[in-house]
Amino acid sequence: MPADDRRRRRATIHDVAAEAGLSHGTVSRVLNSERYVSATAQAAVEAAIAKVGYVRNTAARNLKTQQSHAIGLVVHEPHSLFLEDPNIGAILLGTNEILSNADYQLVSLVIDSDRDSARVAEYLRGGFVDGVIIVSARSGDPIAHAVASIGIPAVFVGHPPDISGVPFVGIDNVSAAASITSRLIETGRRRIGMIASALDRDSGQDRLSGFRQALGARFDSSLVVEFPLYSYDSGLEGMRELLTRDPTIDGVFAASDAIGAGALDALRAAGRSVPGDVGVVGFDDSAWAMRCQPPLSTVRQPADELGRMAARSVLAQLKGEPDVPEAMFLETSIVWRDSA
Amino acid sequence: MPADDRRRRRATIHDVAAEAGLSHGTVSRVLNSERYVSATAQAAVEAAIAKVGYVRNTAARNLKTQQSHAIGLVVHEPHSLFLEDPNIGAILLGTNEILSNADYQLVSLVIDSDRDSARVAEYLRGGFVDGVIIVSARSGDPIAHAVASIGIPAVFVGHPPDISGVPFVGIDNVSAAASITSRLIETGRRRIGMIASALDRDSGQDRLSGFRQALGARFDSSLVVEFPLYSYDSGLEGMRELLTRDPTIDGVFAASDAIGAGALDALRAAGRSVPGDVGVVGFDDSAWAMRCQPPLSTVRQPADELGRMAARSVLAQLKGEPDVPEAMFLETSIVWRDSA
DNA sequence: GCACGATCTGGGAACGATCCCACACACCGG
DNA sequence: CCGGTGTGTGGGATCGTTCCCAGATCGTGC
Repeated sequence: MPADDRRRRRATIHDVAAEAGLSHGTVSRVLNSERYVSATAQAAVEAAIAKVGYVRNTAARNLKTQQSHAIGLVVHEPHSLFLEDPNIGAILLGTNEILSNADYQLVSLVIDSDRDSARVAEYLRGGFVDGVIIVSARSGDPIAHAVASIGIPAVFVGHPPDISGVPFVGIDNVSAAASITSRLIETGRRRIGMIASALDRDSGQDRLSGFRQALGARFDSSLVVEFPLYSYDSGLEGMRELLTRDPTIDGVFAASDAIGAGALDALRAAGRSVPGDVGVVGFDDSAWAMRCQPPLSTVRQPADELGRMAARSVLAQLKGEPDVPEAMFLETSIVWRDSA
Repeated sequence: MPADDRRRRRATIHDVAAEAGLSHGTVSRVLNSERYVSATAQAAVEAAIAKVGYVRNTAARNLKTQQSHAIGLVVHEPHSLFLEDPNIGAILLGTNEILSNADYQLVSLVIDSDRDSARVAEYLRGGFVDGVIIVSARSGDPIAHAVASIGIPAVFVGHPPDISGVPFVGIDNVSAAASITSRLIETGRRRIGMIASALDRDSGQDRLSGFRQALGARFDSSLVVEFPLYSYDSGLEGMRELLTRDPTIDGVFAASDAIGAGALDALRAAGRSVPGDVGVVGFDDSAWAMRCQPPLSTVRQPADELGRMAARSVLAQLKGEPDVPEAMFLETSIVWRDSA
């Protein structure tokens, strides 16, 4: 397997110019579709490009223009959740769609440890990317602070509680949580608990707030358990805990579908029927929700559209558009299935 | 949100040289840890770098060295499966781990349509990446052929049936499939069917071959149904079809866990018990397998290690190492749960 | 004391684009 | 016929590195 001279010298703008019988300046003008190019020159250059098989050298372009034409997507999530969280994939695809249409390359950066965190901060500072989109930052997140201090165009997907001045896109977690909790109330549940999670992020905090708000005076803090991760295991353990705290519990709001799935399995193991004995609702409308037994009622959030919005916002900042909104909220809806 | 002069001029190698009282040539030598640099010069340069906050300009470096220091990861998969396939995420993380240690940037490219396919081929040809890793290519895949013809260092994860001369990493799907099928035979199943899928890839073909091989003379082609996608829906529909073809069916090999999950739900809907009436086995050991009712017995494949191996192979090719093996197989194991 | 190699350093020439200035020409109105 | 404006084109300077060549210095062996 020789890695030697397989790739021969690539054609440059000068080769194109020579082929077309024009100067490299004119070729550059055609490439960047600037004004003041005659139709004949345009045609000649295009023919020459096709003939010599020219493709633009990005490194040279980037060097001269002092841009990278790349946007970073920073995902701060343990590996295990990165693999399972369906929202992240959808955000990634949505972002990629917008950016590639705008001729920007998406570069994904996964942070799984503090070491990664420092390396990524360095990377962002190094001019490798023209802008950055940050997914699932927590409060006190070093990356979030680094970004805010570098002054690079940035957007958060979800809003870290302790940063301001950086635009973000998100959903209204408070009202979404309140509205799905109401469902439990309306269907006659009396003892309603919550398995909360990720309280170091806005999503976690806000879902708890919404839950509390919907219950009003009936809110009972002893029926709330908290876990760091939006995971199946949190749901399993959380539900067990809630059952011991109050065996008469008849409604549960799980802060994510994964948690909901865990709760469902814990309830089954404890011999409770759903929705007969206990009503359960989740959050995300991920693949989990549909596959549970019984299928989970949940909040659907438009993750792909969040990704698109974030991408559009960075591009707008890059173009220097004057009024890039700092807060952008997208609508959620509720999907009713069988679990409540 | 002004995008104006927030990022002031970055320090260059010349600024460092001036600060250290040395020439830019010497600074470059330190940066690339070449020979013939005195200890004092080394120290002076390092101090100067820290003082002026220098970070290397990659565009300039890439321009001069004619490299991009980036590796492409091409995933050829419909969006829906990209989100759900746990192997892809694990491959991505494994790859990223090795590459970032070697100071290479991973660039993910998702192909969801023929249009994408052409654009990505163009991208690879454009010198944006020094090498490429291709996941889940099918036979007749234009990207696979493009890569083979460009002559760029490349590795396949899984082997497209109609390409040769390009290294690949993979698992032995034939023997893994044979061995899990044997389990069904050993536990006394008599009428064993398969829901096959993705026959345009080596994984799909080989799992079918392994199944056939394990059954030997008892193989009955009427008990094999085929679907293009490794999806839950394929499992649902496939199981229904198998039940109509032969209601006495008592064993099923699903070509993936997602298919297995679908099959399980179809069996439940048809009133069959698992593993009582029918034994079911899957492939992948994904999150699906654990969450099914009952949990699925399945083949575990080391997806993260596949990603690492692929990355190592591209790096080896890049370094011009002489004997990069063309075929690399990793061991699989079988996880016994309750479904068979 | 001198030739010679090894070590270290300085500085110029690329790499391949973009950007800008200078110039050529056409057209128009007064 | 002349100045001015709008088009179109050529070619030089430049971005920040790496690479290479030339030269300086220092030992070391004869």
